[in-house]
Amino acid sequence: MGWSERFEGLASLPKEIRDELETRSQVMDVPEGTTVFAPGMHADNLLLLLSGTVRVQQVSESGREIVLYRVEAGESCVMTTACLIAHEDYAAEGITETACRAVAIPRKVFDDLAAKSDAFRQFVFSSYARRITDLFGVIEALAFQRVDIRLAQRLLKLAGAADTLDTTHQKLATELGTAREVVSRQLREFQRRGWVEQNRGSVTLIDRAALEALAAE
Amino acid sequence: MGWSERFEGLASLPKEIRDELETRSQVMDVPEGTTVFAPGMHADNLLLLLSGTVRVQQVSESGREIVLYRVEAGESCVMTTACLIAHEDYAAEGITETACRAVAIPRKVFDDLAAKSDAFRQFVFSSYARRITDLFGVIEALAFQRVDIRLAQRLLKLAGAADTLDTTHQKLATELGTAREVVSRQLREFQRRGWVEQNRGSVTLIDRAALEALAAE
DNA sequence: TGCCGTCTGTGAGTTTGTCACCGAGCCAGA
DNA sequence: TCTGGCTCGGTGACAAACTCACAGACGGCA
Repeated sequence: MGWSERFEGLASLPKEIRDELETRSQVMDVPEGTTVFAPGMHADNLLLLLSGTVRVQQVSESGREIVLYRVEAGESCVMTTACLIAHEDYAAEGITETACRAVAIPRKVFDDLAAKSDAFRQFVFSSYARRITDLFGVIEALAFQRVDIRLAQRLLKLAGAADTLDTTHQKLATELGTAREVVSRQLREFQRRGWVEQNRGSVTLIDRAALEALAAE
Repeated sequence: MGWSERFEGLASLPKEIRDELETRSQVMDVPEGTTVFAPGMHADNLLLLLSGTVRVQQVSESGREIVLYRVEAGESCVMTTACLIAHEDYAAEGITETACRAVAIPRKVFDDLAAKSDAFRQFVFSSYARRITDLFGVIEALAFQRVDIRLAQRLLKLAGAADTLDTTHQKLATELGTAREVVSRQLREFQRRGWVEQNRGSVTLIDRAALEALAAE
């Protein structure tokens, strides 16, 4: 059984297409902290993530950053293909957040399959759609949402099932595209209310219910 | 000579593909102010704009709005296709800003051509790429740029070659995703410096050089 | 132990967003 | 022509967010 069954949207491909996909592409391991794509970089593979996560973020001239979205296992890093074609400059970069295992589909194979298979095209387009809705979400949050609400949401999301989050104020600020001081002050307020506790380099969620209530506003 | 030559990226298609495109799609006229797509709307055509412009904007629950980008003549409204596929909700809508003439390509024809023609796929992907870079730009501006700079940029862009812009403070606020009061204050400041003059429903650019200097910061 | 780089805290000032309200211009109908 | 209602713009007070400058705390390492 090959990896192609692990991708929703690829599992339904005809067997011969899946075989072609598997034989003509290469599984690779990427260590944590690797820049998978960046402005000016020449990527000629479409990456499908088998495990790990890739953080995609934008960097401004002034050095401030904002996280746009994460590519999770079972998803494709389709934005790279878009960015290749893009004429103008952009400033998004993808960095592996954990060690990753990924399938690299060469451009030629990508083109062939896009021509051959309706289902594959469907897969590609729905990958685009997901990323675009992610970007819409970022815009919505930046333009219309208060920082405290966004911080609560992000803390819950990043923590997942765990109670403690190993991260710095600066990293959280990057998540939201805001300044470190803002995060520090918000966290202090959260702590004052007994919602979280802080240590150097970590935040512990104490009162999830309260955070969820704020996040839902 | 058909309309397909007017689209960069389509003009290079083989003649038989262009013919198929032209015979199997329909040219339509759309009056100003029409909602071309919106959340929950079922679009089954890909629109190519022959003339006019479509404004794409996002609306928040609270009623505030932000302009994401404009589709100009010679471009395709490819985001509709993405949004169809998108599982989650999104809140972008497209509104004709002028009377428009557009080619509607039915989904079936779109699929056929995407299968048949490398060049057509290239066209579609580069349309996506353009929109995505537009969204990156919006995010960059929202997260990292001062409002006065963005306003100066937008005034110059919207005015084009003309000196006078027929628009309201509220509409300018929507352009930037900010509040009407903020635009009012910035314009008052611009006026105080002799850069613009204002009348009810219009702004006249007096000192373009100064605005350009600010816009370039 | 002492040094250094990273992480966090904080105050002051600026910019931006929110809220509430008012007045001026414009238009249509009496 | 008057008048009421609507849109547009102006304003003050306040809250939220960002910037800047700097200081102290912590941890790893020589």
